[in-house]
Amino acid sequence: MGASKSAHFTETQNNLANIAKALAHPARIAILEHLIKVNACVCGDLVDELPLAQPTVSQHLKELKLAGLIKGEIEGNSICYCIDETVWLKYQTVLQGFFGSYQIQKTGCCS
Amino acid sequence: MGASKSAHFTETQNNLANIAKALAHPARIAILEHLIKVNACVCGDLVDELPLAQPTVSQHLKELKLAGLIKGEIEGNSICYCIDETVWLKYQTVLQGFFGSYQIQKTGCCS
DNA sequence: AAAATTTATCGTAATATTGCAATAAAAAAA
DNA sequence: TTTTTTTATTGCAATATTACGATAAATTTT
Repeated sequence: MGASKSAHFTETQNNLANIAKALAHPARIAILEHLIKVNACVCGDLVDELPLAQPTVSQHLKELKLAGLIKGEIEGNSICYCIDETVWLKYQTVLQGFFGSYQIQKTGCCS
Repeated sequence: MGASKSAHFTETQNNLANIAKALAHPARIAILEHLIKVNACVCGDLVDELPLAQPTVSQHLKELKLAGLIKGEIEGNSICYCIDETVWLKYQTVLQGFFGSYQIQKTGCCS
């Protein structure tokens, strides 16, 4: 077979994995970084900014949109993208919770 | 073609994407959660804990090891795994830095 | 030493992701 | 209206990931 037995895992586990998956490509990190940098949300600029063809950028935008991290708004004949604050903060909290759940142990078996 | 033009992105971008990739599967999240829960690092228990065959678990462990998130230590004829504190804290910091770099704007274009 | 236990690796099949050319869709500009 | 501009979608090829049976490797137990 192959690929994802997501049904066998908890919702929390799938949730975290999906957040990670949205960030698991340098192009998507680059897109988010650029959106953060230019504050006012740009769009076609991303194609110039990235070493990828327009359809590829569009596809990455689609995935980020699907994950909820960004939102787009029609503005003339172009589309303005920006970070979705609410989701961003939510994911930040989820990841902080996960990483914070590990307390350093003095008595681990791996010395 | 298809798949990863990682050479065209910055080291920081690839770094972040790789951290995310290591977390981008519910099984690996489950493994990490279990390692956190049982503190003293278990190993064959993971196969019982997860809805996956032994080779599949072994493969996920390999990826987590490759990412640096966990380390294994031979103990008798079994292997004891646990979180690598140093890397864990480093990744936590990297992710915090990324999520923290976004400052909520009152003047975004997407209202 | 032989059998049992435990984990890793190999080989292979199924599926998912990535990338882009071609093209469609929608709005602005001419 | 026709052309241009901008983004999305389709179709397809290349690659990566996931999963597991079979098997190897290493150690412990008998």
